[in-house]
Amino acid sequence: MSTGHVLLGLLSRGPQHGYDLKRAHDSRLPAGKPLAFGQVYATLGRLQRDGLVTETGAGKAGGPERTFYDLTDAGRAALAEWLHTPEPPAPHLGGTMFVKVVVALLAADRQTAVDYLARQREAHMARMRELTRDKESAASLGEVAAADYTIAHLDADLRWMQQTVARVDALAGEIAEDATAADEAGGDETGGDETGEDEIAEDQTTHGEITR
Amino acid sequence: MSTGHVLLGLLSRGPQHGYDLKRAHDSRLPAGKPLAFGQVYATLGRLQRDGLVTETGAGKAGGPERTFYDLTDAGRAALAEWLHTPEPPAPHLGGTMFVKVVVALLAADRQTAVDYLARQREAHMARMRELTRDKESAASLGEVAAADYTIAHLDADLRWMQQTVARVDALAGEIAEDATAADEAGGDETGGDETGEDEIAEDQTTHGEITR
DNA sequence: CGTGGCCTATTCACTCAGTGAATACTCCTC
DNA sequence: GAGGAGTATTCACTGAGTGAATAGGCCACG
Repeated sequence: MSTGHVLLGLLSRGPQHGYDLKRAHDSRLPAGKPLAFGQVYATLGRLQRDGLVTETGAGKAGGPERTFYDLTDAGRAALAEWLHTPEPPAPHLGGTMFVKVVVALLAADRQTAVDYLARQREAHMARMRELTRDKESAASLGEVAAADYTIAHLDADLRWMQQTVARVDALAGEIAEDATAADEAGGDETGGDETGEDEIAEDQTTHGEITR
Repeated sequence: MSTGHVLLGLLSRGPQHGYDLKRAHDSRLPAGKPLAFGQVYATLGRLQRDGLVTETGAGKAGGPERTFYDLTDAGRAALAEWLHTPEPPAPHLGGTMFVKVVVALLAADRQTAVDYLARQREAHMARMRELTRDKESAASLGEVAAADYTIAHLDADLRWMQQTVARVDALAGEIAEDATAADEAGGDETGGDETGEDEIAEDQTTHGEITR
């Protein structure tokens, strides 16, 4: 629960209430993924339930009632633990691009895959130009560092795409093999014999390519 | 709903039931994020509700009852659309690393941030070696391409970490400024005056560093 | 021949994450 | 004194994901 840990971090500077936490989050991590108010309160609720945070009084100061939360010792320990522990580096495939290429080859044809990669490349380049501009006009080093992070990954994507365009034919071949292998195995499916296949076959029509 | 699109893609080769879809998924996208059986049926349910998929008969073939699903025209259109459209490239900050560095500087000190980056670097390097080995013993080009994708991103992370270690001092300064600015603004909080601050202050103790 | 274990196939109950709208109070302005 | 802007929280709902439960048929082994 990464959001929870961020809230713990923000609370480490002293008691806060939900609304302020949300604003602190936005001001300190403007590049982070947007955090809705609702999410803040839900997360605080869970943190409290888990004993990482306690209510530490309420009150109104020129506005509606508000509830302050503060770290417990367990909360401080959890935060320290989180800061101490490296994130598991990409245990499983992160992005959608690889999946999309495979599905394109599976459901359509290599042209679809190549076209997709071209369009994705354009989108990446555009975003990259945008980020580079942002970086130039950045007010803080934080913004620059955030932009650099994203740029590094866009660049990684671009390299991979270039590599992959060159491999599309080979990949397509591989996937076709798998498919025919599976098709030949056909009725073998279950291990049981073909008998008992009753109400199927209503709609064995459209098998073919999707190209749009 | 990326999982949904993958299922549409797998169904484009002909009617399938949930169990087989799960297996097809595992065999074609072994590097992808794990997909539980439950998730398959839940997603199929949503696809059916949205008219992208229909039940196309059921039957038992040496085993329990099973339900086949097939694409509808709307489903084929949705799949083609998905394959046609590039993914929005990283609209907001992806990874946790940046967040963790900022929180480390906020809640603890620069040493904590630097230590974290060192440990994270080790974890990344280890994973990278692992992936390189995997690549050498890879049976298919698909596996190689998947590994290359991940490696490219680990490499991007490593570059960014190196850059960031060098910037930690400056970042720490920036964050400290923000903090003192916020602290000075202090009671200003709401715009209302200080009156009405009632039941607070039960626990203004531990403010300081967390270092563990 | 019967029973215990494994594979097939689906469902269920539950938690977390995320979204958007609703509510309610106060202050400031016109 | 009415309306709008800002503050603060709650609610209802959808989706993603997990783990266990259920249930039938197959095969191996005693």
